[in-house]
Amino acid sequence: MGRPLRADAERSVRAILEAAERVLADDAGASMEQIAEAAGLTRITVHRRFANRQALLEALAVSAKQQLLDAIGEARPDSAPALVALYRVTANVLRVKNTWRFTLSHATPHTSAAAAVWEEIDTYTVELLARAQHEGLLAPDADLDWTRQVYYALLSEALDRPGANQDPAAQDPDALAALVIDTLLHGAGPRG
Amino acid sequence: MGRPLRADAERSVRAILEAAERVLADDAGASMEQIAEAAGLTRITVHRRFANRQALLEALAVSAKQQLLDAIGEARPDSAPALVALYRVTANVLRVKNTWRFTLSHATPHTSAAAAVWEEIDTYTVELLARAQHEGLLAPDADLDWTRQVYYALLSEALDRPGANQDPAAQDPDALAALVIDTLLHGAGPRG
DNA sequence: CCTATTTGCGTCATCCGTGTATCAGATAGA
DNA sequence: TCTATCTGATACACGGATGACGCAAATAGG
Repeated sequence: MGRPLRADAERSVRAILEAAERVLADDAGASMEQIAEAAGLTRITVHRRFANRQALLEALAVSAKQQLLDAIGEARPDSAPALVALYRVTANVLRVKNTWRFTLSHATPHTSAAAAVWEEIDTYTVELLARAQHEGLLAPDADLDWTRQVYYALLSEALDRPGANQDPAAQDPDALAALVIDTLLHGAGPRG
Repeated sequence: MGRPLRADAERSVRAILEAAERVLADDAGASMEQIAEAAGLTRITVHRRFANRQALLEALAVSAKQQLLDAIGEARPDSAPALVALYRVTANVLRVKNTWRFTLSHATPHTSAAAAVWEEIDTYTVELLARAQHEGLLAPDADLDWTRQVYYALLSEALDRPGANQDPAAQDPDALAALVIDTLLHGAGPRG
């Protein structure tokens, strides 16, 4: 679109997005003023970068979802057995999801841009699950759409879990990933 | 508190609560005006029954949670084996949760009254799960708090499931209950 | 160092939702 | 029927959030 932003302006955009995540996580109806303050900027500057509230929300959604995609890519899931891939992806996703709790849990894709990234993530997840099914990790007759839905839900719940630690951010993603996958594959019933 | 409401006023209160559920489900930030209109009333009348927006939200929360408790009670869960009880409770809860989607999913208990009902439901659920554990339905070392969390999440997901039917309200609660419990107990993995 | 860009400040207008008050008409219920 | 109660209409005050304007100071980056 326009010319590239200057380095400091770029930093401002980052600061605004991160501040928005923090502030909105605490109060979904927070004002632009509060977000600006949390970013160490003025409301006017925020307005300069994002025409209106809606634009900010959309940018936030796209940014977070892009980070999710990156985290999935970093796990290099296609170069390992499904179970290993599932572990790595889960741990990475938990990290990102923990950082962008508000944005990723209110992920109503009111925009085509956001919807596109979301679609990509969904598709990829189902492919991974299908591979797991072929390798015998999932029941042959398992409904993959339902499984994906459950998987997403477990990811969210794992982060909201009141752990032994006070600070939820300090929970070990690898341990949580193990919990998520174990529950996804076997539920809470006794092991055969 | 005050004297009992007249019959028509009582009906208005019901209409307002039901309208609020419908309207807020579509837009969580909807105005009192919109809610009033949906209830076939004026904003002024809404204000007469609920001093401010917060009061309406709280009344909504208490009402819905009370219906949940009633639904659980109607299942007479203590007079049957844990598995049967679990089925009956799940089916009943799904019915209520489907009617009060918004209210019950944004169940942030900002009030002591709402928190009390919630606490009661939580306690009861864990007790039921503990009974299931004793009867061998759950693994002996299963974390019941985590299991309850997963159970709640599955209930929500089941209602958001895009079924074969267009109308989600038309989904058979018994079939959904079976799906929820099966997933809770065994996950998506192959059966032993 | 010099210029284009960014940012903060003060100020303004406007819209929207909320909450209140009064009065007249309609209705429930005894 | 008759009275207490409920509802609607109109109007007003208030606060908060939004969005836009020009101007001066600070700063990035060639």
